[in-house]
Amino acid sequence: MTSMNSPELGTRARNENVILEAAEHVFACHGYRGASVQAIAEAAGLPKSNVLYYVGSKRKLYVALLERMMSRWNAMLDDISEDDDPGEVLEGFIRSKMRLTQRHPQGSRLFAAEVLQGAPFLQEYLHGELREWVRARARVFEHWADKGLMDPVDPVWLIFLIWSATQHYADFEAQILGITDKTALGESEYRSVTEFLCHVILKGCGVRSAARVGPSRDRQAIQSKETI
Amino acid sequence: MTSMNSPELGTRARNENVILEAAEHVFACHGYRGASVQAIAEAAGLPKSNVLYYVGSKRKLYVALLERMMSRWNAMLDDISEDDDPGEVLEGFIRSKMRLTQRHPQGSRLFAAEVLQGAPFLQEYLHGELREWVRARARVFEHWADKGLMDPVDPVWLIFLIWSATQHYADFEAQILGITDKTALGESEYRSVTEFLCHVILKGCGVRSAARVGPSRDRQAIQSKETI
DNA sequence: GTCTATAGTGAGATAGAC
DNA sequence: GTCTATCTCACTATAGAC
Repeated sequence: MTSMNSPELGTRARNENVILEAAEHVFACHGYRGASVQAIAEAAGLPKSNVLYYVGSKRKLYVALLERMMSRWNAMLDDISEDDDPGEVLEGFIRSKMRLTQRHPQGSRLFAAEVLQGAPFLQEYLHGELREWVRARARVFEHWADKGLMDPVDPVWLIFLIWSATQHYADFEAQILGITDKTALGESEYRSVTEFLCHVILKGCGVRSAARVGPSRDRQAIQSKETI
Repeated sequence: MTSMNSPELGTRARNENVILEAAEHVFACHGYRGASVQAIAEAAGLPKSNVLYYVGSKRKLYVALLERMMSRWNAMLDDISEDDDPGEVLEGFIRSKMRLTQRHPQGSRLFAAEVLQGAPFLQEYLHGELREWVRARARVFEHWADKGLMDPVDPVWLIFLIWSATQHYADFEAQILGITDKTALGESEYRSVTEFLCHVILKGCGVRSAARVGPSRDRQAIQSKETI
């Protein structure tokens, strides 16, 4: 039992945090196999063996990071109903996904690397929870199309479009920086891209943009999920 | 000198082909560091040391694969002028990129893994050739917007949207298969996705679809509800 | 020209010192 | 509870046998 852990964390808690951040970076860059405990330790500024002391094993560390990322992801996925406004829902969808990418680019890349190698640690999640979530959304989109509120596009492809277009700014950051000749993606780029995606995707699906009279209300509501 | 090399390739040519295919798979899955020559050799069905005999080193093998992929990529990038039809150009752009993804998913994933680790082998290409190509296209898109042929969207974001939306079906194949409960993406899925993307992106940018028999044909193609 | 045996390095993990 | 010294194994690469 640590008697004092706030605001000063104990050695363990402090080191574990440092290790998690360092490991997220290294795993994101090089994937599970390509990441070495040595490299993680160097990024964390700790002796290699201390890393293994704190986290147990490379595998446990990786799983912990994946779980942390999936909980961020899940926190983003609110439920919707067919009574909701398509424009508001799609915009909120794009905005929250983009915010996830912006706030956790390392975690997003970690996820990408995991999927790239065939998602061996996420099979259950993809085939279960996430699949059902997508199906539920897809049904709502189809209802909207039946009611003439949007074009009859394939709802699953639409979800993948939003995921890919936003995810891209984490996974392909190196390419984007090279082409745009920047050294980092800042708030202004993320704002600009988000507006662009909202415009193209909503219009492209034949959805009226969410009422611009009170966008501030939506914005606030969306942004209140500060924990993400 | 090999006296007979057609139609039967010599041992070297045959083995090199096998190695390239195997290596593309392994590098795509695990990235440069995560890939081991051992794993490549097993995938190729050859003794580990033979692989090194044929290709020289792990690094040379990786570079050769990247170059092969970049030449495929470059072969896809035709020039355009402001006199061209925006709908035709954008559709051709989407279709050819999607075809690249479909024909070379391993290569696409290899490229993704390279960019994910910060594109250390592609810095020159990204900052040079590719950057100029994007700038040239962007200027044409802006001319079209000035002439009222499309919405005044950011042309660079538009290019990234097309790249990301198509690339996704290689890089995140494992996620897509998990969610849609399929074991592989076939011709019909790729056709369906391509029609969807053409519809949404062109319409979303305010571009008239390239001349077709009729709009009914597009709708039919778009709406294949058998996705999930 | 093709392949095997082996060297040399760096990996993940742990027993035990502080 | 925290960290160091060390073990074992898998990796890339090569020298030399066929």
